[in-house]
Amino acid sequence: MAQPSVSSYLRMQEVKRAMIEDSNPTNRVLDVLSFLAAHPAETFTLAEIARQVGLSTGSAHRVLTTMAKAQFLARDEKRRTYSLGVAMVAAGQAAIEKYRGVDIARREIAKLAAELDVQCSASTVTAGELMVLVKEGAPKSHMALTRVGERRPLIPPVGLCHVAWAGEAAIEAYIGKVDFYLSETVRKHLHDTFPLIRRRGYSISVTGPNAGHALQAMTLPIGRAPDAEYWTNLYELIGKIMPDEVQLFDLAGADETGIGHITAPVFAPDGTVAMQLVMIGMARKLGARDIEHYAERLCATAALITSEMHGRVPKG
Amino acid sequence: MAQPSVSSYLRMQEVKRAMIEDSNPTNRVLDVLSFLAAHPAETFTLAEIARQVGLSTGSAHRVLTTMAKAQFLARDEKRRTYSLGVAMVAAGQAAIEKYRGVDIARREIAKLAAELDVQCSASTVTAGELMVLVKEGAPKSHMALTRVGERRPLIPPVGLCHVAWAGEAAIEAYIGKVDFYLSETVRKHLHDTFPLIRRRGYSISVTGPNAGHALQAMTLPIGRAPDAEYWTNLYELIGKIMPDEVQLFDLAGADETGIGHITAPVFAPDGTVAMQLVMIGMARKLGARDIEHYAERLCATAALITSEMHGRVPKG
DNA sequence: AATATATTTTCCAATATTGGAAAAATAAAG
DNA sequence: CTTTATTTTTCCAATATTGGAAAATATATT
Repeated sequence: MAQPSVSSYLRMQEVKRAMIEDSNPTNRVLDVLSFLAAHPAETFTLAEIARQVGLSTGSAHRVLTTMAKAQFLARDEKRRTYSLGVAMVAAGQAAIEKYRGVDIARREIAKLAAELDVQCSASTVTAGELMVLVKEGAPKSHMALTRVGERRPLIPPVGLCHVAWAGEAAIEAYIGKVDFYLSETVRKHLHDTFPLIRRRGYSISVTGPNAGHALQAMTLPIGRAPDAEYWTNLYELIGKIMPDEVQLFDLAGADETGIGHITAPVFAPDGTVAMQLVMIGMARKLGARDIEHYAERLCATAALITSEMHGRVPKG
Repeated sequence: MAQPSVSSYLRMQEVKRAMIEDSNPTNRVLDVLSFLAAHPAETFTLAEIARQVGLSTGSAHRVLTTMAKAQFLARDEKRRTYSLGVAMVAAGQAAIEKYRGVDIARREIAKLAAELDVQCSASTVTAGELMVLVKEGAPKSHMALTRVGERRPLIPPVGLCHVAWAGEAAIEAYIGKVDFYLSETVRKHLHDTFPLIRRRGYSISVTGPNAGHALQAMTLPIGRAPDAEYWTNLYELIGKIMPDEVQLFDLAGADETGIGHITAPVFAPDGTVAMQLVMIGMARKLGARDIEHYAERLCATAALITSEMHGRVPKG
């Protein structure tokens, strides 16, 4: 401690070491793309994007003009607003070549959403994270909890269908992430959830403020890893979730609360869950028969996509 | 010249002014995305991408790991390669919401490409540039001149269908860009081309080395504006193009050379050309009837897409 | 029309990023 | 198993980028 210069040198090294794996300018670009992808219907001014993404107006100016010049963003000269550009369409189309199932899913859930007047989305799991790939259907009220491109950690109560067919070890690991924060009742409920999902072929939950809050707190930031506060806050909210918000066992018991979402699995050729279809925005006050009807339609769509992807439902 | 410090200051200012509108770190990210989008079927190592995009390995390392961490790139840990990731799929799907015609076009040209065993692509014009949005169909031989996401300036002989219905002023401006470099014969041929395209409803050309070379020299770089050499070289190559490489007037005269491409317009609701469909890779040694058959099929697909987009063919 | 409000663009010192080289880690060949 | 050839990762001085404030421009309001 007698040599401040050495101390400060070490501190700098430490800081550098912490950032060495991340390129901030790169994350800025990805942040902008992610933000605009999450709000595809809207257009934004430079100042709005700068605020939302956490850039200074100066930096945002250069980043956005550069992206617009390359056609990755479209600029409306009259309104001075930005939105996703044609180069993103091109790059996205190219990416789809690698993820063939996605456009099949998009086509089918668009049909379903239009037909039943609900909102449908599809998500996948990569690197232990759940990402929303597609969303179709007019948004009702304030149910826009999921945005395209958003990522969430794969922990209860999200991604149940991704886990349900992944084997006992994966299920235990999944529960284990929040085990400590759950009441005995919910823990038991969660354990019983997976056999039920496999038997039914879909997952279902009721609406509730607790699950809603947890979902909102779950969105992962692009560049930086979530900090300790993120996890503390999240675990606390997850601890408050009610059993029915995780999984609705008795379909007749939803009269009052209303259905939060129904999700169904799309299987890949290797029998793993490739995508999870999510349906939200159903009418309230549904009877058990009505609910089953929605679920059956979602499962039928999931089965169709599975089939078109040459997917295979695992035995068991 | 007596004050070097002032001189160097001014020079710096000048340099800064020239770059003030462009963010290099941003362009790096877009370059990587564009490169990978242009080769959607392949995967690349860090070193390969660094070479192709012109980055130092050090920078490439940070950029690529950052992009991979955000799921914009997918990393194959075993082979240590990168390709487009799921976040790009998500962002692309979001972008499509703004450009509804594109996925309709994709679906239809995929059908057409499979059915006729040819390669089809769709391009659009933004900010005076032509961009390839979609490409479908197995590549034959070395006809992979167009890559998804690639941009070309809208000058003869590319984008004829985009211009043919844009009015006399646009046509004159279009021809004017290369007017000086054309022989009298080709200039006349080019002027006669547009009424013919409108009458036929499509554009058609024969294969030829001159047009091929010009096309290859045309690809625009992402970040930097093309330099003087780019234009000099390009104009020289365009000057060498033969009339039939621009437009084939007599369909019976293609026996020997073979058809280069056929293109047809997709119209937007406002009657402008929204996209240009391009068909390449047809069998060689075709008679006039065979050629017409291909053209009719392409035009039928273009008409279908126009219809699904609620587009309208302009009167005239 | 004039004022107020908001947004875009420019500028420069402070600072984070880059390129290049060298080290570590792999993969391939002997 | 050892050596050779690549590729990936780390490091630091050189340098290009950033944030913040202020100027210019546009939009809304009185």
